[in-house]
Amino acid sequence: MCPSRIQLRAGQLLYQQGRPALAVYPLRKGSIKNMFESSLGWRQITSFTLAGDVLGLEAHDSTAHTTSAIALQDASCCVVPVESLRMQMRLPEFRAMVLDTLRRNTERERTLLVAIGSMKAAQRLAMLLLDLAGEHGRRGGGDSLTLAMSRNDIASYLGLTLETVSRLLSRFASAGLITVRHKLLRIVDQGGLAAVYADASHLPDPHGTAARGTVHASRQAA
Amino acid sequence: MCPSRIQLRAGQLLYQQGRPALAVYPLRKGSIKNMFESSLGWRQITSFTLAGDVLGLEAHDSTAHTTSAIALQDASCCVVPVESLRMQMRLPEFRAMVLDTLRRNTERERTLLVAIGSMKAAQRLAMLLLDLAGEHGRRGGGDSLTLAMSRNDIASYLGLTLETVSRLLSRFASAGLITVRHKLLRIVDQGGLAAVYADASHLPDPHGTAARGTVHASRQAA
DNA sequence: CGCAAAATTGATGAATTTCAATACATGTGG
DNA sequence: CCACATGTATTGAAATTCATCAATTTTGCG
Repeated sequence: MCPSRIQLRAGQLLYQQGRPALAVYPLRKGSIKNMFESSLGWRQITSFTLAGDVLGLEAHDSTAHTTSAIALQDASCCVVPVESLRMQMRLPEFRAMVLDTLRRNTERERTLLVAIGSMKAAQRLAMLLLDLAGEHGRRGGGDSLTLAMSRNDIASYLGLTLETVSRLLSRFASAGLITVRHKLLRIVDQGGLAAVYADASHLPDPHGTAARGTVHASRQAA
Repeated sequence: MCPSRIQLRAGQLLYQQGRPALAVYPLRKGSIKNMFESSLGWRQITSFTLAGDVLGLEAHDSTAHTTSAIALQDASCCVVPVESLRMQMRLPEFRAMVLDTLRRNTERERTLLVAIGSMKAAQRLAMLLLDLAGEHGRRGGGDSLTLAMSRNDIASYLGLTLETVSRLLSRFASAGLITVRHKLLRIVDQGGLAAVYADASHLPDPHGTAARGTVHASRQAA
């Protein structure tokens, strides 16, 4: 079904930021993290890509890759060389699909920017979990999913530290929103998570000590 | 020199996120802030555009604007309808220029993401000031420039509060890095600012109390 | 089985937000 | 032109969130 195919082991690099983009890579199996490295050497995970999505599209018209792609687990993907892509791009509906994918990606990235820029840690994590669960569901997966990425990757993506992520997962669990067991995640109360996403004060305090719902609205209201 | 032209007063909207993108707008005079609003209603300034840059390009191929553009001061820009743009895009060198602009913008946005996600407030502000000064210089401006945007806009852009921005500007000034007088900014010690950007511990403490250079490296080293 | 990496949990501290009060600027109408 | 009103900026003090440091625990792997 694909001219050629690439198999990746966990941790392997599919492509590297700055290297010429010679192809795009529809991901067939596994999952990938995309890492951006700024000119000063600061790194951050900018997205997670799941099977079914296409990697490497963001390089506008045959230039260098703008991020590095690293397998989170054993993965495989097709290889569509740029010439082939360019051919396909003549078909209006294919074109439309690609452009739509690009749009969704930039929308996603901007949403991440806003989240990191003005939402609290709990909201950011809730956002990611809902997002992952949504994608998982859309792919027909059951209600329990695997977090292929490490806590560190999650932390990097959300602009947090791994400890904060770990603590929040525990808090979410003890609040009855999710179940986590290392890499195994289950969303128990989607609405509750959505409420946390919308407003961090919906999350009960660490033990049972203090009261709920401080008046402080978060930095920006709708 | 331009088929048609738009004049904007400070605060006026050039285009609005979600509305159909009918043209692109080379900015001739003044400056613009670009604001993104997420589906939950959270807003953030995602970029500042100065005279000479082109607005509205980011809408991939004639769809909706992905941000809103608001004049920071009285401004004027050309209007290049999409059909006209599409014609021009056939010229390879024009195409290349546009794509290069797009690339620089996404690079910039990613750098902002990383900054907000993992750098301290002082570093972020130093980044912005250096950036603004650089653009100002590139346009042949003197060494003193005008911050057209409010402290609030700066704060939104950097994922901070206006108070933090104000305080940091004061600290930068008392550290001899800059001079600020409300909207008037002068970079006094560019190297010093760059050092702060690279490593926030280069910034002296609030008064003269404590020592410099704590051992704590920031979250990510090069 | 044991080692190394990853994750959890706790205690502490620092950076930044929040709240609050004041100063400064800008524009409006008398 | 001044006085006033309003929005914007500065500065301070207190509170909060999150990072850092540190100690275990758990997991995955050779």
